[in-house]
Amino acid sequence: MKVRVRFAPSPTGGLHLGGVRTVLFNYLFARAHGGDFVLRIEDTDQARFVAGAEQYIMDCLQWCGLEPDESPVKEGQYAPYRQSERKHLYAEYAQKLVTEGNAYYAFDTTDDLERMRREMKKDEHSVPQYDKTTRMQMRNSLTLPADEVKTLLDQGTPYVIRIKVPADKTVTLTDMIRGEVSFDSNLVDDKVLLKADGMPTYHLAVVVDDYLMKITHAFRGEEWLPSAPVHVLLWENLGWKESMPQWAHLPLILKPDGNGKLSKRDGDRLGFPVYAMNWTDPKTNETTKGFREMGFIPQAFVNMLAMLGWNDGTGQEVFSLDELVQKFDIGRVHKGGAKFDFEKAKWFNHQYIQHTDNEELAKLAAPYVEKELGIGNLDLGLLSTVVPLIKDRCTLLPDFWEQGHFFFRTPTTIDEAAIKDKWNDQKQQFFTAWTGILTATDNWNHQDLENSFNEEVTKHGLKKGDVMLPLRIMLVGGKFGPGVFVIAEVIGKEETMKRIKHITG
RNA sequence: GGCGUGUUGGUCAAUCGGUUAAGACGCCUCCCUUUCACGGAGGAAUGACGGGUUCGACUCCCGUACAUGCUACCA
Repeated sequence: MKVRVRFAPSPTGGLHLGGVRTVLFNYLFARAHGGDFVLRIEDTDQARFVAGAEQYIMDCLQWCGLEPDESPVKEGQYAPYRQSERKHLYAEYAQKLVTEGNAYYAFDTTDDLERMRREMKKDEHSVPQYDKTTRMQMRNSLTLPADEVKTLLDQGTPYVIRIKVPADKTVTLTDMIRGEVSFDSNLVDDKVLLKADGMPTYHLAVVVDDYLMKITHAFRGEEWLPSAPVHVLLWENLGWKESMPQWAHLPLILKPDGNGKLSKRDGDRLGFPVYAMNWTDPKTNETTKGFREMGFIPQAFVNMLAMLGWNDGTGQEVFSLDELVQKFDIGRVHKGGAKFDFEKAKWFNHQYIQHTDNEELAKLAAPYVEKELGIGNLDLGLLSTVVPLIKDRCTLLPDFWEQGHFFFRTPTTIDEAAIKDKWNDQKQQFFTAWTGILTATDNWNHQDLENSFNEEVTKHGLKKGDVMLPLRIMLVGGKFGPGVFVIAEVIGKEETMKRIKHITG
């Protein structure tokens, strides 16, 4: 049987780290087994639906290089791929469940439900749930006479369809990561399957679609584990037990400080991204920063995510996507959640910057440099020359500007205090003399520059260290950057002289 | 509260009954570097707790604690 996996997000907002990791594991599994990776949009919640989120999710997958084989815009033979467009299918199967006694109509209003829960809470030992202990006190097709149910239905009374969870049954499922997990059906509540608006809930939709789309392996977050018994029951009641996918409930990605699931808020609070790419909420117009815009290389981002909850046991940490396809093993995924460490994430990006070739890096860094320069057509030749000089000290793509702006523009802020502190006539005379020599020279390369600098230092009875730092500050503005003479060579004679004279007068 | 899941240094983690308990990030020291980094060499730091099982337990079992997830006509 052909392996088929799916990523099934709700289009409600930005794409979270954990979501991308789920995509990645799906993708790796599909590629390794010659299977299909499907993107299905779970847009059944009309209240939380956000326009543009679907396109955004696809853009994120594209940026990450994890594109699906089938999706709403690349339909395969199981179209449509949006649940809102499959609405009629769910109603059909919900009806079947009712007919066969595995589900029932419920007419309770929101107030009814609230009242029931309030009543139940008074008794400390009971749990406010719509289940076998309470359903016979509610208004549904199990308690109402058949003709009354028919009348209500004919009158168009709003209703939902709930699963009738059987009593005294142990529901067991085998998880590829956790092994056998079992639940007591007496503690599982009668989940709503079909909502009053005719849309299915996740529980019904995921089962119906996984079945119809012939999904063989289902990866999802650990938060779904508690509702897994409902899904297993549905697979059984619909008569599809033999086709049920193999489950894998992925560990959660936790916040770095304290505990709990990593959320967008944590990123805002701690100053790192949580979403793959910038996300602008269409309602509030508020933009949340993404890994892409923060300056991550997609391959580094993906690599980092792979190592969050998985490793190949050898200690290797840097893997290409192809290597991951080859080595990824769902059985080696951890059971426990992992706290997200932004420092480590940056380390991965630093690794990728060191291993990416200079031409490619220049292209990646160009947008950030152009933005700072306020131009749109930067000379990539110059950037390519600069890249190898500063890549060691760049962790994120914007660092190419931070570390190399003086190659493109005369420094705007110069740490003059660091020069003036120990300034004296001797140094003043040295620079005057040396710039005089520079004016006359035609050999503008770092080696000759350094030689003439050394000679002049000796002539003036100075130590090289006395004037190296001032020269550096004149050229770059501060105490950082690659070798000064190399910088002078790159920025050229005119610019070098200009920067020195700006300080020495 | 109930149910589920989990627990090796600050963080990510290897180990799958016998090791001086790897490695990485971060941190500290030193070297390299007349800047800042990179790099190199060192260092501090770990099996939640209590019972079993076993010749032997980080590893298996039970309990406790703690953490986390779920307990919506949200996913």
